[in-house]
Amino acid sequence: MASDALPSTGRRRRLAPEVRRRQVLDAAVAVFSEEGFHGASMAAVAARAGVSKPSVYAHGGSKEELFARCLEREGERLLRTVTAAVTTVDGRFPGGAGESGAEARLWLGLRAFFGAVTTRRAGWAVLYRQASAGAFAADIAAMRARIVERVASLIAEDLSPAGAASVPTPVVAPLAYTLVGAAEGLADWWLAHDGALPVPDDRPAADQLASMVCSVVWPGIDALRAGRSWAPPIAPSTPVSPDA
Amino acid sequence: MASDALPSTGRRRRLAPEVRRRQVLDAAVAVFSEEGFHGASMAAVAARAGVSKPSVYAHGGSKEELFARCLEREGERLLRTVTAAVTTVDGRFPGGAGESGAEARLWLGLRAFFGAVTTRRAGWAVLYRQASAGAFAADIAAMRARIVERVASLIAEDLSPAGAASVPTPVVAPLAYTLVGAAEGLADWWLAHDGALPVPDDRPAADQLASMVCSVVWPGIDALRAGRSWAPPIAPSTPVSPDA
Amino acid sequence: MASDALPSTGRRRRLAPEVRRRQVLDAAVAVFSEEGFHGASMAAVAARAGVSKPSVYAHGGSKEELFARCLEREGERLLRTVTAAVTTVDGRFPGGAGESGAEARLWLGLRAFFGAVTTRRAGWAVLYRQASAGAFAADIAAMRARIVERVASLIAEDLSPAGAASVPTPVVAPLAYTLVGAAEGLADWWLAHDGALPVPDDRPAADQLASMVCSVVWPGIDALRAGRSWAPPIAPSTPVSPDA
Amino acid sequence: MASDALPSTGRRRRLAPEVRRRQVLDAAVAVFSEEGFHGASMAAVAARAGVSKPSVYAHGGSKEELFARCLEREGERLLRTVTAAVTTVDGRFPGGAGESGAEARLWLGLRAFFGAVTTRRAGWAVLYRQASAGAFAADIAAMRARIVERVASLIAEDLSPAGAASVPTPVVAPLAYTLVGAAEGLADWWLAHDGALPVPDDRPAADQLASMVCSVVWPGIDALRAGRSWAPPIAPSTPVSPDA
DNA sequence: TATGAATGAGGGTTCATTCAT
DNA sequence: GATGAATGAACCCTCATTCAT
Repeated sequence: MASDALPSTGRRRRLAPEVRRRQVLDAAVAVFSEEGFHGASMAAVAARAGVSKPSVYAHGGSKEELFARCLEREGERLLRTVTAAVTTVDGRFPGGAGESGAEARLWLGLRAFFGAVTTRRAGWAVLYRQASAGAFAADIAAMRARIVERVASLIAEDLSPAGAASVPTPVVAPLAYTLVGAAEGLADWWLAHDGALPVPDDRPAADQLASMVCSVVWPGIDALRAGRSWAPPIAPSTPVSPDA
Repeated sequence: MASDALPSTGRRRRLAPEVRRRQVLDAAVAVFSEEGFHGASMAAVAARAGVSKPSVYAHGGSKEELFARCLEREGERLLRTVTAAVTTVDGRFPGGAGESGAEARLWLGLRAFFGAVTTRRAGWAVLYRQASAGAFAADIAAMRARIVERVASLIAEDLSPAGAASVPTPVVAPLAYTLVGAAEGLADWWLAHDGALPVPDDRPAADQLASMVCSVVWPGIDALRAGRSWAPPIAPSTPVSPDA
Repeated sequence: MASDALPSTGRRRRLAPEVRRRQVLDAAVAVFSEEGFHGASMAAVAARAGVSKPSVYAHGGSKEELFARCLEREGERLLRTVTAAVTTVDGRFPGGAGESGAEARLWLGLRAFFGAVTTRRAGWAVLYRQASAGAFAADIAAMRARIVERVASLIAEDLSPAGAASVPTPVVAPLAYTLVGAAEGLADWWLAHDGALPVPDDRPAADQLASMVCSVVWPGIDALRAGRSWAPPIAPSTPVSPDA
Repeated sequence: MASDALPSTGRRRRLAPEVRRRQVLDAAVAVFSEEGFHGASMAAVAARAGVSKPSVYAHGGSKEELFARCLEREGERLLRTVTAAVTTVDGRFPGGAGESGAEARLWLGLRAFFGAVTTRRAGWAVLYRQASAGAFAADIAAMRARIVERVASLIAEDLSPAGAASVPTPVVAPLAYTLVGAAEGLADWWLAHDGALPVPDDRPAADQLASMVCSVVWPGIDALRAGRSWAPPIAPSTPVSPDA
């Protein structure tokens, strides 16, 4: 038919499959992040991508596959971003052995995290602000685990020579979760306030947010690394009661 | 198989309205927390409550009303719990004027928070692990804001006599979000690991988790109160880049 | 228990069964006439009657039975009204044999019909403005048939001595339908215009409406009785075509 | 039973949108006319149209929209039919100035009305035999008003030169309702009797029915046009009483 | 007896998914 | 390959009806 020669067809231009695939995935990330998995409709994804519904299926698979691909891509992207930030050009972490390497890595990692969140809000939301929707609880947990694991390596110093001060091993994992939660909480605040900053200055938002988290958590982490423990200032007179 | 003969399993048992209402609400919290607002079906709520679908409507109203009631009840419950824990019998915060009151309140509040979360996981999830489902974004944000506000008052020391050290006002809100996020992150870890503790000891789980968060955040908060600021250990050589 | 002696119960007063039954039936007529059979709900009937739903069932039977009773009662009432109006006290129609009896009967009957419609709007609506709802088509048709039959006897003069002028027998039935339709059409207009009258005068509305129908139809009926036929003034050049 | 093998019964046959739309609308008119708005179910419409429920929504919109479309289409169709019948090829009403134009128009219009009703029973029923279902009372009234208005122009002679005899203006509207009601009543009778005619002859049914209505109403209308009024033959001895 | 409470059945509507063009 | 059209399955919600008090 040599349809390429027909200028009057007016149909949608044939695009390379990868381009279409990326269009669909981008639209899916946007829609899923706004409406949630159950709240999003394939029709909305198609409309956002500017293609027909069958095209969404052709390029993205079923709704569940599509969501899984969104998780995968955005998670990998975030992971790559943070990893790259804390890795110097020679493939090693910054901060020589034993010295303030953990602090530098924390700072660089948080900076990258907030950089990603502030510029790719949807990608972050699709990962973390979903109801741990039934079938995806495992996928989401796995992706979170990978990120947390990376964070753990930022603070555990287990890549440095033995003898350096370090957080006790069994505490690393919960500490990493705490840390990631703190960063998420601040990101939530930032997004909910549409990008206002507490103390306006001329640094990028990501820098200021990262500084804030470091302010809160670094002294504590440093103390833990030094073996200094924290004890309750007062003894509770009553046991914990769940309800009031 | 003889259970059919039990008189207590008879259908159409007539219960006091408050009892049924609580059954329905409990079931709704459970289902919403597991599936999210859009993912949950009224049929699932009915099945979980052991009643028919029309009963769910009779006692819980429409799906949106039911969800709003869940938010309301669980939010108020959590708030009451934390507030009660932080308030002494004479109605005042612990820790005399200007002294380590903030530390004590932080400790007591976190203890109560973890106590509530560890015993009422669903209630917490329904509040925080929802896709901010369209029309409920405002409700959820409002409830979160109330909780954060309460947390802010734990650290802001604005109830103590003038002259006491205090966190700068504009930082209080984002700091509270960071703090709540940290606690949520650790709760996530704890729930995901089915209640294992990093360093088993004989204290209740809530005590140990609260201690851990305090270890991480109290030194930083204390430094902020004292006006000591944190500065990046290294200057970033490259601007923040969103993608890798 | 001698509950009659308890003044504090505050329950609804026990009423005689017939009174309750009439309450329910009145409410049902009102609701059915406003909403139609399918549109009406038993709850609405109960609320209108000021009783509980089970009471409606106790006194009115199922929804279909209740509707049938409404049809029955209102139809009989309308029939009695019209019949009584055209029957003199000695049980005979007015107007001596052969003379203008038909005209008088028509006038009196229409007067009574409009009297009923204008004072008992609901009762008329429940009979005539229902979708001939599936199962009730037969019932409604039967009641209409009874009324039309009565109207037919008003004009057919078949109660008068032989020899009197009369409408040809096979035409009586369709003529009666035409007549009833005309009266219904005018009643519709009157109800839709909330009781406005074309030419306000001091007669009751029913009198004026009845006069109007008589103006339109009596000359024609009288001509039919006299054997004068009507012929089309022009021959149609084209056969009847259903659609344009 | 061999019909399963017919290729034309294949499911999912794809049809032109207009064809499907007409199928759905035809089915809707049929079902609505039989069951009324509230009594009809979208499933019944779908089954009648031989399509699935979603197809009904795709081509007919919501139930209310679908009903409104039925009203619109059938009303317009009836209106066009009657209008076309009464309008000569040169765009003017038949019957020269001042002469018996009204009579001719009445005859032609009624002929067309009965032609339409006798060939499209459902279309007529959906317009007139509905409980004025809540939200549609206005739509139905509007459509009826348009038809009545057209009928009024048939008799009001207001298109003829001044000086011609004419019915007094305020009486035109109620007179038109009366007339439409009379025609409806006769159509009801004809439909209820499955097309039997009172005096079988070789004219089409529509002609005979129209003749009958003209026989009944034309003399009266003509008298009204001539200013001759009708007076009750007897004075009522008792006021109108609503109930017997 | 009269009623609040409970439910089976069904209706309107939308959605993920798939043919047929 | 891309799409309009079609549908089975489900979901939210209401209603007629009936127990149990």
